[in-house]
Amino acid sequence: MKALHHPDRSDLQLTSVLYALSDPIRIRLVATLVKMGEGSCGCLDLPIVKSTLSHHMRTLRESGIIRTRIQGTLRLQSIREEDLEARFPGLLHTVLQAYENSTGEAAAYPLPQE
Amino acid sequence: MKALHHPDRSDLQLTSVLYALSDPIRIRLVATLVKMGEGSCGCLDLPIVKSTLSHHMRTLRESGIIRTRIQGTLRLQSIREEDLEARFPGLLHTVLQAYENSTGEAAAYPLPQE
DNA sequence: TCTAATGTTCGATGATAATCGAACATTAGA
DNA sequence: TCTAATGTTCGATTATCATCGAACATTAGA
Repeated sequence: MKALHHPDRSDLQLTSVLYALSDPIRIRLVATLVKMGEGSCGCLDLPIVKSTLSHHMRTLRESGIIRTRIQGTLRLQSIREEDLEARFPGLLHTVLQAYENSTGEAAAYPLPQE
Repeated sequence: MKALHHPDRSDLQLTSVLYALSDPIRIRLVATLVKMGEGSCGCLDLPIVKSTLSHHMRTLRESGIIRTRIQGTLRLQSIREEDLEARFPGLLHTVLQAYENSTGEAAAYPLPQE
């Protein structure tokens, strides 16, 4: 399969990164990959078909958030933490902390009446 | 003029905030307003017509990033820093720091050959 | 009461993006 | 060599959004 395009560290754009993270499915993917370290599309259980997942992975890849490594029939995705940290210090982990807080709160405090 | 809608602090959504900040015009507006403290649309010189600016202000307002205070014929915009900090600690300033870095770099290191 | 200033809202348009199913490409393994 | 597994790419559809000009609303001030 063809090599997939990854932007250089110096080409990362803040607005593109923020946009990529502004989708609920994509930010969830990013949070999962940070925890897993590296993972294939298949090990992320999501309620979407594979072509849609591939589309989201492409958005993340082209914004510079993830890299894709090909191994056999698998594509192993990982977060470009060093590149992101170098260009946008603290951004990734601040965003993920906020993400964990919101999902955590939602799980910890269900609505009393429903 | 009608009262404009502002979401409650507890209703702020991370993905909506990231989306609002992912537009070049909007993030510039936010950076400017943080520095100014408070300002009307008119004092932000932008290459867009007023209806488009109003649209962007609405996006920022409905995501919870800015509040709009009406004073005479002016609408004074300001950043909801306390609310953002409470819900997404460190997010706003991390993003703005990254924004300042990128714009600063672009200005400081023009392409040598062009 | 007029008029000017400041924004908002509306309607239209063009661009971008999310989603899906189908077809295709690559690799591992039987 | 066949087949299965894993994703990517393509085409179509639908939805959302950025942009503009025009019309409207509100307020201050002449």
